[in-house]
Amino acid sequence: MSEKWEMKRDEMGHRCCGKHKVKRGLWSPEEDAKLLRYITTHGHPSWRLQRCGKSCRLRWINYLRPDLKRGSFTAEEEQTIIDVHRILGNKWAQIAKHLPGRTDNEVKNFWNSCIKKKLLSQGLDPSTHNLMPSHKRSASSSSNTTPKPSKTKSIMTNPTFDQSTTTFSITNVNPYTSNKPNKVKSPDQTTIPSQTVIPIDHTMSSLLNDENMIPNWSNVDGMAPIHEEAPMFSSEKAVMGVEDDDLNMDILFNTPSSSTFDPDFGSMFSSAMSMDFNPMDDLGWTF
DNA sequence: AAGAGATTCAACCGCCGTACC
DNA sequence: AGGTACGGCGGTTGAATCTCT
Repeated sequence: MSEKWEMKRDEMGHRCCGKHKVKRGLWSPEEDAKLLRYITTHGHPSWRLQRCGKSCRLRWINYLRPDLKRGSFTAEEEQTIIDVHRILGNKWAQIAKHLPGRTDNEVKNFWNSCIKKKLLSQGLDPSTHNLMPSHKRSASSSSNTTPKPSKTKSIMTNPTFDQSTTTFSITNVNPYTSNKPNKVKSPDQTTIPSQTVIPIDHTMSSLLNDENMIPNWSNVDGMAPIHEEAPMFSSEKAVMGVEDDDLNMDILFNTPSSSTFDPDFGSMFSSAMSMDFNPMDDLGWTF
């Protein structure tokens, strides 16, 4: 980083939110609820708690989006990650597009914490997927790097939507005392998630019919009028042109039908790997 | 039981590309 | 054309938690 940049940063604070006094660090359930409510109502974040737009976006994409799958990665997902990574390298966002409900951050973390070590233990170079020279293999295999199964991930479950009470339950929303998932030990010591139940308006579905569940992020950083304390009611929805007929919770909370995920992606790549070709050309991917 | 070390993963950092003025 | 703001992405950090001794 340049000295000039360091000076500029010191002068302005965080680059993306230097103009505003922004809160940083862990998100509280209250902040999550406010963000959700604001997005639900307005379709974009405006943050009274002085969170920068970038932080709001990240929180939404990585944690609050209702289409997130959560839970442990399956063997199929793991294989898909390995196969796509072999082609694309550390293109986490592109890899994540082949795993519905998974975020790039999640994929990246899973790679770094589990897959990478697994490949190393098998004597494979994680960056090239090729067999490593024997001296490196012995070094890595002797270090007992076999990954342990994730314990915390397995407790996460899909968000659920109770249409009767119009509440959106985000399982595993973390308490602000921790950046870890809420984890509560049951009497038998199995880890169970706690929940933050956030009231949510049906308007969300109209906001999220985009295949990636990404709301409009314009007008961030708290520059818009602040309305987060005002839940939207039916009459207001009507003003916005949002009718109950627009609501389709199947679309909202199930795997996006528009996903380009190919369930047989792994096997396709496994066989394709032995060929010398430009996979991007031959497969005609649309990233 | 307690301390040390390892692991996990949410959040932040830094940079780049693009849109807009 | 140049400046600014923002979205997006990969890399990194660090606190919470787990496992081992």
